[in-house]
Amino acid sequence: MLKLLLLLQLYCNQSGIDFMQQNALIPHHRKVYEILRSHITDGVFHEGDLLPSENELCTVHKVTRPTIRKALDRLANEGYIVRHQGKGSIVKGIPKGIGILSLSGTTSAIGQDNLLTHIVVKPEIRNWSEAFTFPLNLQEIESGCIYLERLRLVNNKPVFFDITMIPNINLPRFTSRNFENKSLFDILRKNYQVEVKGGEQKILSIVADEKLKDYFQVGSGHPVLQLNRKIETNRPGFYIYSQVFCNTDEYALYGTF
Amino acid sequence: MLKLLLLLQLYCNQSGIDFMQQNALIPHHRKVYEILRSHITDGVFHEGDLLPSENELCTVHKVTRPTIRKALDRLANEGYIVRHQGKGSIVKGIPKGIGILSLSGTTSAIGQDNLLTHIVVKPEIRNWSEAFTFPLNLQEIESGCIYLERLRLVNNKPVFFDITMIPNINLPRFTSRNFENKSLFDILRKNYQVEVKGGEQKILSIVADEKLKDYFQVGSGHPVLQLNRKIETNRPGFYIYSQVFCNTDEYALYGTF
DNA sequence: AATATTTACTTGTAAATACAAGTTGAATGA
DNA sequence: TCATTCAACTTGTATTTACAAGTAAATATT
Repeated sequence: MLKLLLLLQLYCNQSGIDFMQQNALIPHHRKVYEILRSHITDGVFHEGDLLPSENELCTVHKVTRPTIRKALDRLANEGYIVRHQGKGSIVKGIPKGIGILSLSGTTSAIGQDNLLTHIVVKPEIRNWSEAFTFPLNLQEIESGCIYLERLRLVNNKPVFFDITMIPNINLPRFTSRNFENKSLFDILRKNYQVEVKGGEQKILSIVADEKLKDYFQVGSGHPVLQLNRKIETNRPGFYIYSQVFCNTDEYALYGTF
Repeated sequence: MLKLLLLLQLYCNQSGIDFMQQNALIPHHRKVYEILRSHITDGVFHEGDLLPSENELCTVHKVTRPTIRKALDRLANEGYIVRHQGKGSIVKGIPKGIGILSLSGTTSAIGQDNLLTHIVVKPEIRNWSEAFTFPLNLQEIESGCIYLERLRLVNNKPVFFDITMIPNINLPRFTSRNFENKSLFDILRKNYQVEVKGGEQKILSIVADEKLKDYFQVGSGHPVLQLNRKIETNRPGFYIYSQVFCNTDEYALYGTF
């Protein structure tokens, strides 16, 4: 009897459906973090601004200081803000100097303003057996993958072309979403609670093939940067695979270590 | 009167001297973090081990749970441990982040066994005004730089060619040292107490010029990876500049993030 | 014996409270 | 007027308390 309940709950959790309510399960500190973070990335707060004090944030969000502090801890840790004892928290903007090399996605590396995304191949479900030389396990192969191709323009020049493959596990209605000019990782984080934890990558230099010559509008023998990456998430065993090609004529990849 | 006291305190703080006592100022959660961290790096705890429970750590370190949790938060954030609700905290070992992309030097990335180093240009003192697009400050320009070029062979195949430029500041007898098959950063660390703290880099894809074609023994139009890096050290204001070219035909650059 | 249930752990979230310590500007004194 | 002091902020640290939620093994039930 109880077993059935547990199974039901398990099913709901895996489907991304919350058992009772959508909001009730998301902890307050995470909620506050999301709000403040989006306020920084969306330009409500600008670089150099003084964030509302912790006590002010308490009254606004109707939580206590430890909760607010946990949200601010994370923001500071990720480089969105810098805190000064006695003064307050100063907005630092979208963390830069992280770059595509040490982070996931191109959006956070470039800054959303001058980045345009064109979906070459809309998300569709495919079979796969390997992902850019990264081996797959049985569960990944059996569940198939969500496949999409994107061309990304920086200042109206095509700079990135990437192929993304995501295991088709517990991502309801994913293929029917609109991805144009949206961050893939933002969608995964906000709608499916999938967060990137880290990953591994292989980088090499190649010459553009016909496809890339076409996309990047370059001539024969043009050198292109290739990144094969396997990205870890907070879901155990759930990896995102992506292959990024980059025309480094005008924009070199930048990173810190 | 009070002003003098404040100035004294400021001086002490800046000099790394604590005002009254050494230990009193270090917060407990940081102390606990340091202890647990060293226990992991020194092998007291091994990968897969279950850490003592939070309550056990409380009694051992004579602090309360929020304090312990703050230490564990940081350990988890940095990848030393993984926490599981209901189970406990599992040791994950020393966080990776190896590879030439996230670390300095090729030696530590490849493993010293199959790496041979040939010095193309022996260390010599030169003038400089910029370093691979990185701007220099006045002190750096005035003191000149130690310049060297190396060709590095992995399994007897030339894979890396790098140019290194180091400010000629307080590095006695550096140019007369023997660098063949030795790690540059090891020499700096052991003989000059210079330790690498981090850095920034730009990565791009180029075609081999005549020089690189010769070094890598490749044909015309061969793609080559180029890394321009500015490396921070523990000496404030002391940076090492290096430009690495890499033939990724057989060995892709590997990194974690 | 196989299956539920309970129990005793674990970590996760959250509040209320208190004081320490850094910063800033207004009030106060010479 | 000028320097000092003070008061009112800010963030930093730490405790205490409480309950929620996940895990696993012991226990009770069928």
